[in-house]
Amino acid sequence: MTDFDLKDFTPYLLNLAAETSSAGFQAYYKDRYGMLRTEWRVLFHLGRYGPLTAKEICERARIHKTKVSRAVSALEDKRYLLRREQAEDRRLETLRLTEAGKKVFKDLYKEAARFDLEMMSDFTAEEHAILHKCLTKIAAL
Amino acid sequence: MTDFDLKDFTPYLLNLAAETSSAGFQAYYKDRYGMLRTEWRVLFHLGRYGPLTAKEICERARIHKTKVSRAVSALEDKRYLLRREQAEDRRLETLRLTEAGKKVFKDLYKEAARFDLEMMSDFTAEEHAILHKCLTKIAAL
DNA sequence: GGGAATTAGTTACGGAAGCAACCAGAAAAA
DNA sequence: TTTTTCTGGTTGCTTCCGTAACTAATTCCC
Repeated sequence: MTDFDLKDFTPYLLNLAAETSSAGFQAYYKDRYGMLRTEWRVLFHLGRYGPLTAKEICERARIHKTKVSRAVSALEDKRYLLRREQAEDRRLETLRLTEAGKKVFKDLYKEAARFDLEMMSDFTAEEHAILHKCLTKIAAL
Repeated sequence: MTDFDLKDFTPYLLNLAAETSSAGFQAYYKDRYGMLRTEWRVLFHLGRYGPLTAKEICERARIHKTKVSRAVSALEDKRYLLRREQAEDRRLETLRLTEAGKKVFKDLYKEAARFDLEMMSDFTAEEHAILHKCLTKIAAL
């Protein structure tokens, strides 16, 4: 019963790979814009899919509402987004990026694409496809 | 420039997959033994590779020394391991599992193997091999 | 219409992580 | 020897995350 090693344990490997792969990009948005991971994700969703409510971001991004709430406040403090209360339901706030926010999004978006390309350059197209397929299935997307 | 989506961003996917895949097993050792992730990893290393110093665990497991230090204390409180100061260098402590610790290790070890098997049953052998190869490379092991 | 139950979002609190400062012991240098 | 540097390990501080409780607005249902 000693044939199974930690490096054969998929969740462990996934965590290690996730940490390693995130580190580089994380440093980029942290150093450059003082942003946290959740902030980057929220910014991405708004930049990529247009104005959304916090609720919608929660669902799409699968982030807990308290984290989103804090990220939204932080992005607001940085003047990267604006809130606008909806007239028909005053519990809802539409969130939209400011010009400054859009600029940051564009930079990070480009960098993310570049980063991903660079990272995947070690693999063949087939490996890349299988990797993504497996990850998507595991993440149950 | 809108062809790149969050779900195409490998670090994002990796994080999602890592979180999802860890959740099930994490619940197991948390509910059953009140352990944290770092504690489980330290326990695993000691159970799988025999007595080690904290330093060695840091290197092998790639965990920061403060985390290891706290995990070791926690495992000691639970009576899962013992420290023994080395005579030739009194800064070093050899850590070894108690009988209770070994029992917990065996249970978790078996459960991890089972969990992994179950999780991978969705994939073909080839996919499994490629997935692990890619993850190992990304994690730069 | 007027409660009761829901829902969007915030806040408060306790635990966990990272960083830096720290302590003791050992090795290196003077 | 003694003083400086380095190393293994711990602790303090601050930030971050998750759970649960809360507020305000809306809908359900009588």
